[in-house]
Amino acid sequence: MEIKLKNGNVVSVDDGASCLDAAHAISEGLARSAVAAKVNGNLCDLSAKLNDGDSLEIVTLKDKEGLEVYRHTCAHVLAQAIKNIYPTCNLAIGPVIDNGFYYDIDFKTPITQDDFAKIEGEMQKIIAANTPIERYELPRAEALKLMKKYKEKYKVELINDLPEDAVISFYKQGTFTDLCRGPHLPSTGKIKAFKLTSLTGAYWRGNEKNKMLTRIYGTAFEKKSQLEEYLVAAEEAKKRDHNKLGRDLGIFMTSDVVGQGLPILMPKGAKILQILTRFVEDEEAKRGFMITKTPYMAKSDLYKISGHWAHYRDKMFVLGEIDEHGESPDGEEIMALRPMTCPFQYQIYKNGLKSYRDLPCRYSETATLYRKEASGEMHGLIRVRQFTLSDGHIICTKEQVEDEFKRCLDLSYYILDALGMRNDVTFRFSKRGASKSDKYIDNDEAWNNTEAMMKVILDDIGIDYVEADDEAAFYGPKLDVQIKNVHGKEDTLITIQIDFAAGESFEMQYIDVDGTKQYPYVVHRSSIGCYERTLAFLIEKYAGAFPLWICPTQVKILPITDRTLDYAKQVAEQLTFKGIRCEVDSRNEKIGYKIREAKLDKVPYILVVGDKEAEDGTVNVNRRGTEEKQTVSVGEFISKVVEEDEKKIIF
RNA sequence: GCUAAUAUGGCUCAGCUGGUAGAGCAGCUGAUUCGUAAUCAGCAGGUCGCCGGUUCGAAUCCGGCUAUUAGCUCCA
Repeated sequence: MEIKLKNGNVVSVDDGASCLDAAHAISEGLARSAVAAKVNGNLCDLSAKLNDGDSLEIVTLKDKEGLEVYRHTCAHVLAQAIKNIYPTCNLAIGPVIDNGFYYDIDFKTPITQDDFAKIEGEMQKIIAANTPIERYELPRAEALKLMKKYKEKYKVELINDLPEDAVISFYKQGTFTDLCRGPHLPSTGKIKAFKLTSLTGAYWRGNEKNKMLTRIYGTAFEKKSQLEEYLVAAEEAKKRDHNKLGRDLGIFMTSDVVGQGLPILMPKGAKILQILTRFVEDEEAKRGFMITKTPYMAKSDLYKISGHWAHYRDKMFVLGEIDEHGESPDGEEIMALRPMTCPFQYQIYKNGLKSYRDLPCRYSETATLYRKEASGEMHGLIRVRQFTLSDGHIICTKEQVEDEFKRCLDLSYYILDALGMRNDVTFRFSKRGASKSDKYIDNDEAWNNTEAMMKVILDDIGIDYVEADDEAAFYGPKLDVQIKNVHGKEDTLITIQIDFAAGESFEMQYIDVDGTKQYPYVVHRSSIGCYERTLAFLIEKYAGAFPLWICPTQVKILPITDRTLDYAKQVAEQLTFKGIRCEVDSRNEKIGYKIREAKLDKVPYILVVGDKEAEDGTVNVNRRGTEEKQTVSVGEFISKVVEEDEKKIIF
C-alpha cells in the first residue's frame, strides 16, 4: 500500500505496516529519531497501523509534539516508579506542561524533596530496563473494572466523566498500566535526560473544595546537555526575579510588622513610580481624560449599588463588624476601603444632568486600591494588597464604545512602546463564555451582545488574541494585556473592559438627541496597568538597567581626587538644573572602585572628572553597556541626555 | 485559605548529633589623593523572625504565630 508524506513523496509499505515500519522504509535515521507519528494529521503512537492512502508525518524530538510525547512518557515512568516505591498511593493526572510535566498523586504518607533521589533512581531503573510501551483500548465497563482492581479511584472518576463516545485507552509498560489518551514513546529506554524539579500541593481537579494532592514537577530533554542548559537558564532567570533584584537594588522592601502584600517603596522605587505616574497622567490629559481624585473608602451603600458588596465583599477590607449578610449587627455605619475606582467616578458623572453632547466623558485617576488577597497569593510587587492603578472610566454611548475602546488600546500601545515592552505582551479576550457561575451579573442577553461587540472590535483592530472563557469581570468582558514573569508565570498587565450593566445599576443617564433618557455604556480601562506590577516587570525585563528616562539616577559623577570634587558638584548643579537626575560620588576612593560601583548600579551615564576636565569645562562620558569613553563639554552632554530623556529612547 | 519548604549581623552564607555565635562583602575610623570594574590597616555590628514549652542548659528539639519562597485556588 502507499503512504503519502508531508513533502509530497509517496512511500510503499506492506499491508498492515505500522508508522514505525514506514519510518524504516523512509530512512533508518528517521526511524531511530522517531518518537511518534501524525496520521492524517492526528498524533498517534509509532505502533499505530497504517491504511492505504494515509498521509504520514514522522514526529521526532525536534518537533514540539515530539518533545511533549517524550515528557509525557517520562511522567508515566515517574508514576510507575512511585507505584513501585509507594504501592498504596493513588494516581490522579500527569500531563505535559510548558517546560516539562507533572504528576498529581495522593500519597498515604507525605513525601518530601529528599525522596526525589530515591524516586529518580527507580525511574532510572525503569528506563534502563527499556520496557516496551503498549497501547490498548477497553470498553467503558471493563476500563472501570480494571481501574477498580488497581484501586485507582481518581482514574475511575476520570473514566466516569469521559463522554459516551470516548475511546478509553490504556498504556502498559511492564507491570504498570495507566489510563491515558497517549501517544507515548515505543519504550521507556528512549528517555535520556530527566529531572524532578519541585514538589507542591494541588487540588484534585483544580477545585479548592477537593482534596489536596501532591504534585511532583519534572522535566526531560533529548540530551543531558540540554537539561543542564535548562537548569542553568532557570537559575539565571531567578537572578532577574524582581522580588530579589528589586530588594537588592533598593527599589522596595517589606516589613514583617507592616504586613503581607504591603511593599514599601524606597526612594529609588518611589522615584520611578513618580516618573511613570507623571508620564501617564500627562499622556492621558493629552488624550482627553479628566483627572479625578476620589476617596479611598466609602460606605457599604456604594458597594451595594456597584455589586461589589454581593460579588466581591470577601476580597474587601471592611472597617467595622458585619454579619454574613454584610450588615452591621447593631446598625452601625459600615465603611470599606475601595477595591476599584469605578463607583466613585460614576458619582462625578451623576453630578448634574448629562447630554449626549457631554459624551464621551473620560475620567482617569491614579488610584490607590485595596484588595484582601488570600495570604498565599501575595508575590513581591506583582500581587499585593494595596496598589496603585492607572484607572479610568469612559462613559459613552453604545455607538462610541468602539472608537473609545480603540483609543484606549492606542494609549496602552504608546505606553508599552515607551517602556520597550510592546513585544513582551500577548492579548487575551476574557469572556464569561459558557460559565454559569453566580459570580457574574445575571443577564444572558447583555453578556452575549457585549461579548459579540468586543469580538467585532478586536477583529477589526486585527490584534492576535486568545479567547478565554470564565475570565471576564463580573460586569462584562475584558481585553487583557498579558505578560510572563521570569518564572514563566503569566499575569495581566493592562486591561480594557466593556461594562453593559453600570449605566443602569448606577442610574447614570444622558439625554439623547431625541430628548429621551438613555443609559450609557462604560469602558473600564487601565493605561499602564498597576504601577507596582508594571515596575516588577520593568525590573525583570531590564534586570535593573532601566531605560534612561525611567532611571532614578541617570548620571553618576565621579571626581578622581578631592581636588576635582568642587568641579564635580558644579557639574551636578548644572545637570540638576536641566532636570537630569544625577549623583556625585564624593567618597575618598580610587577611581576604579567608584567606576565598579557605578557600573554595578547600572547607571546609564558615568562621568569621570579629573584635573583635565575641570580645566577644560568638560566631562569624560561612559555610557552603560559600552567600554567607550568620550570627553565632551558639559553643555553638549546635557543636550544629549535631555534629548534622550524626552524621546524616551530605549537602549 | 490550602500543600510543602525556609527564617542566623545591611547582603551572601558557616555553625556536626542541644553547652548562649563565626567568615567574606557592605558600614565606620585612620592612612592614602590615586585617570576608568575592588588601596591598606583597624574598629564596630547579632538577646540566631516572634511567643511559649521540654531541658541543669536551646540558634540547634517540640508547639503556636508572623514573614518569605515554590505551587494550587484566586487575580490588576
